[in-house]
Amino acid sequence: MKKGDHLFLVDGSGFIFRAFHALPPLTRKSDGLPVGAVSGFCNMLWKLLTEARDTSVGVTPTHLAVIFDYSSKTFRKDLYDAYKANRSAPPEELIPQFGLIRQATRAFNLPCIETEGFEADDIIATYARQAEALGADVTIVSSDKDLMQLVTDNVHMYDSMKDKQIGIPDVIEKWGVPPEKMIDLQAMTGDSVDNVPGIPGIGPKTAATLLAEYGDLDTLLERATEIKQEKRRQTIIENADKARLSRELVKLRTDVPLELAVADLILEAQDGPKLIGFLKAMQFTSLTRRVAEACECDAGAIDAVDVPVEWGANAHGPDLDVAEPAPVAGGTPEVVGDAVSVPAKVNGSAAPEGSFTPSDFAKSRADAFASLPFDHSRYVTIRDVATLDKWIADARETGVIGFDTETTSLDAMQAELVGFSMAIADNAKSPTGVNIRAVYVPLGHKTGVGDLLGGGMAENQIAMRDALPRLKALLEDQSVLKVAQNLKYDYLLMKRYGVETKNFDDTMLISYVLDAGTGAHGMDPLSEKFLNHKPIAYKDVAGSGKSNISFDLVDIDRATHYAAEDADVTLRLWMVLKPRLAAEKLTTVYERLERPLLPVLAHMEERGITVDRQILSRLSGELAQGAARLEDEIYQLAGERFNIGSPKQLGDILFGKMGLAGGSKTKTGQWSTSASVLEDLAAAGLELPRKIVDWRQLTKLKSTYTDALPGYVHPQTKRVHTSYSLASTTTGRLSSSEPNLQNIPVRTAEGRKIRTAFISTPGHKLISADYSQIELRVLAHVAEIPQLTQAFADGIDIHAMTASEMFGVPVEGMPSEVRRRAKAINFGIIYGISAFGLANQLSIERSEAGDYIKRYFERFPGIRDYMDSTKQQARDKGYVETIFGRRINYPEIRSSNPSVRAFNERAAINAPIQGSAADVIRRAMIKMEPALAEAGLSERVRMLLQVHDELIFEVEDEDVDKAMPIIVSVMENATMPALEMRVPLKVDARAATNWDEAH
DNA sequence: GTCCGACCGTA
DNA sequence: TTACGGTCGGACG
Repeated sequence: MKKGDHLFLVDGSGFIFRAFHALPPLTRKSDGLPVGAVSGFCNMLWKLLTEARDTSVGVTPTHLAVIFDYSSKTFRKDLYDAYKANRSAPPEELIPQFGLIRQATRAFNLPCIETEGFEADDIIATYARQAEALGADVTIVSSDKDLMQLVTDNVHMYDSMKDKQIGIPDVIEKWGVPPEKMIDLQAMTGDSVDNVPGIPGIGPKTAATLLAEYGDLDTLLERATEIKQEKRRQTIIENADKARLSRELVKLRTDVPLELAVADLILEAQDGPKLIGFLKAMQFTSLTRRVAEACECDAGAIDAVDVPVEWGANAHGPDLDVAEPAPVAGGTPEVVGDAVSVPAKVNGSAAPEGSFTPSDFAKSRADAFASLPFDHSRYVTIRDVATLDKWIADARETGVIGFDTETTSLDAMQAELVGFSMAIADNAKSPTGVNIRAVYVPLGHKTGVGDLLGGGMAENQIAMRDALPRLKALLEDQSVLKVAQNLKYDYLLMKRYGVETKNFDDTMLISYVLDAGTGAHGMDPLSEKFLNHKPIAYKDVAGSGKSNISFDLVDIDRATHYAAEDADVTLRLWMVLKPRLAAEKLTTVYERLERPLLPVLAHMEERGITVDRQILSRLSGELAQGAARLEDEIYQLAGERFNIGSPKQLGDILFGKMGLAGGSKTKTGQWSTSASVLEDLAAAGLELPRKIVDWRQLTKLKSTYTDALPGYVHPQTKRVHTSYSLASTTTGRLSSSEPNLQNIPVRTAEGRKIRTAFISTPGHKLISADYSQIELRVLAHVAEIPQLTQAFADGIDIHAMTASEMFGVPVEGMPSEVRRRAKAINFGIIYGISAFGLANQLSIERSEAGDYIKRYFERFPGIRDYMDSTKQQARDKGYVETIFGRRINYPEIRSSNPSVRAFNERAAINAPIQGSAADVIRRAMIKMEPALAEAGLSERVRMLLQVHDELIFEVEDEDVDKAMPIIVSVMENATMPALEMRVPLKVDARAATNWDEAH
């Protein structure tokens, strides 16, 4: 090494943390391995190596080394036991990345330096002084103030994030003292992050003033008695020893024994294939491309190398010795092929000052975005391909976009694409660390006025045939994370355009995982809640009601404001919400139960199911006839014509005009005419109430099912495509709408006829597979009830067993009424039983119902324990959990209103049971398509519907025998390997040409 | 046109 | 006694 050489010393540990903070949190490889910091590190390093000449450094290095901390056990710990004592463990997802980053450094063909017992800063100091002595120039790539003491005329620092060189004047400007006095300054001010004590009450300003006056720390301490301010004089005298200790702690050593001599840190040429092999293994597609271009390699010809990953305590990064393993909540750790993660409790303890925890990060994000204004004037409309390409390139560069589509319909199966918007977050120098910009790309807007053909295309739009391939490439690019709100809609829409979106997040689903039970998860409420911003309402753009226009007729400028804002809001919500998943230990729920279900449901919706319109039409006629006959008879009995469908009019007839007794009132004071009231009257021998009940049944079936379903048959596919909502129940169940296929009648013979209209296509069968008693099995599992567990293990009738336990009646020859009561009690337990509710259900006295409950708890004390502890948890923490760690919040559980409180308690008891069952079938659904594919049955066995504990498939005739055992096995083993239940799950499956016979 | 309550279909 | 969505009537504007 000689004069004219230039040594770059990269502060690797500092780089890691900067990369981690600067990038979107939780960037992961497709197998779940977090690689965000690795990605940031590689990008920064590549930039440094290729662009050093163009940056403010202005030179190209001849020598370069990347320096890391070895561990936190250094000589400083011997000097001062509390050194860095209040630093917390690094974020969980950073742990496996420490090792990867060292491997990355070697892949870049760079020396990777660390020495036991010393910090990176000491190694840097030693090399810097050695190089300086040999006449070389030094650039320390870091912005850490601890390194500023090293700055001289020949040694500079370089802040790569801000592209700013730091020399002697910069240190003076920032700290008020020249670099050589930085040690004394830091000794006085201390450092809360590293737990360097310093002198209490002395900050950088005071320290600089004192140093200017007294020259250095020793002189100051000698002449401390001269200080005029009494308080300051006293603390300095009292803390003189602390200051001297602190000086030893902050002073960097320049005598670290080094394996590699400074002259050997020669910057070698890049080994292109070696680097590309590593980058490919990390799935950094855009950097791979840039590196391949730069070294003229064919990236396609190079295989990804095997990269060993150290996941847990074996990975050594700074301060791992203080890392505690995360506590396990319930169940065993989730292990599905790759990563190990653990559903765990929130770490409620306050983070020490200056440390960086996932919670701190989430909180800082929340604070930053709560008041970041929206500037609509910055939204841009893209009207040419070149600009679109530029934005897509930027998206690849930043790796994450907010995304939204604009269409002609709320129904994703019918909607046509009108345009799309995207938002990009640049890591700009804004207070939030990000700068978000957004665009709208109109594709199918029409002119409102219209020519003879009824409205032509608006001008200056990119042609669909040009835009679609680009959009497809972007949405299918694994290296770009697409963030959307309610992505299932956009996913399904785009799938119909031949695009299968990959690598995505859904802010609605993240909110649902984090805050189920605390409100809606739509974009507008989330925006108001987290961004303090009310987005432009759809109806303000497209109108509402009769004056509503289709989005393709909306003026493009107005559309840009609306659409770009949606992408902007979505990306901001992601910035706020995504870090909370890690902070609140809900990443596993989101990644295993929520996000992967989205494409599964989209595929089910896209497939739809055939309904036979002729059957429905025939049924409709029969129902109309039956209802008409009953109407005549009802008018006869009532002595007048009235609207039977009006509970108000009916109540007046029954309890007013006819003066019947036994009526009850609804909460609004109206006479109740519910089925149970009418049944009671019918049981007393009255004809009219019976006929009304029958009439209601027929008209219900007709209006809700036989008349409504044909309207949902898709004009092209000729099938019915329901829409599943992933985020509208509190417990984790799905809901189905337009049409709701989760409430197709089954209990009565009349109702079941509707199921015969749900048919398989010719050459196929429908298979219905349903869990037997899944909620009671979950209850037996969570409450650990020996009798229930045994009964399920033995496969005996659970309600009969309950009755036998409670009433001492043998199962053999048990009267059906006894079993019926036990069954009602079992359901009552699941629903968070009350004597009032059970009495209502069984039409018995409340005291008798109370006796039943008492007896039940005597026979099954574990159930009462479970119910009590669940209520207690809900009260203490405000939420309860399912067996897979899904959290359901009950913010009103401590209401002062007793009926509100009681309601919340019952719901809190029910939620873990209903929600765990929902988690189980979700897992089955997620595993189903891969399991069928493995058996060679892809698209030959197609999952169509889910009805809470039942899955319906459409299967080619010859595959039925092969498919059935696979379906049953996936469902029965759905909890494995994450969790083995104490009771077996049982699934019944049947095949037939219609849903009624298959069920 | 829009909202809400009553009612009833499912698990 | 839990969790949903759809239809209707009726009141509001």
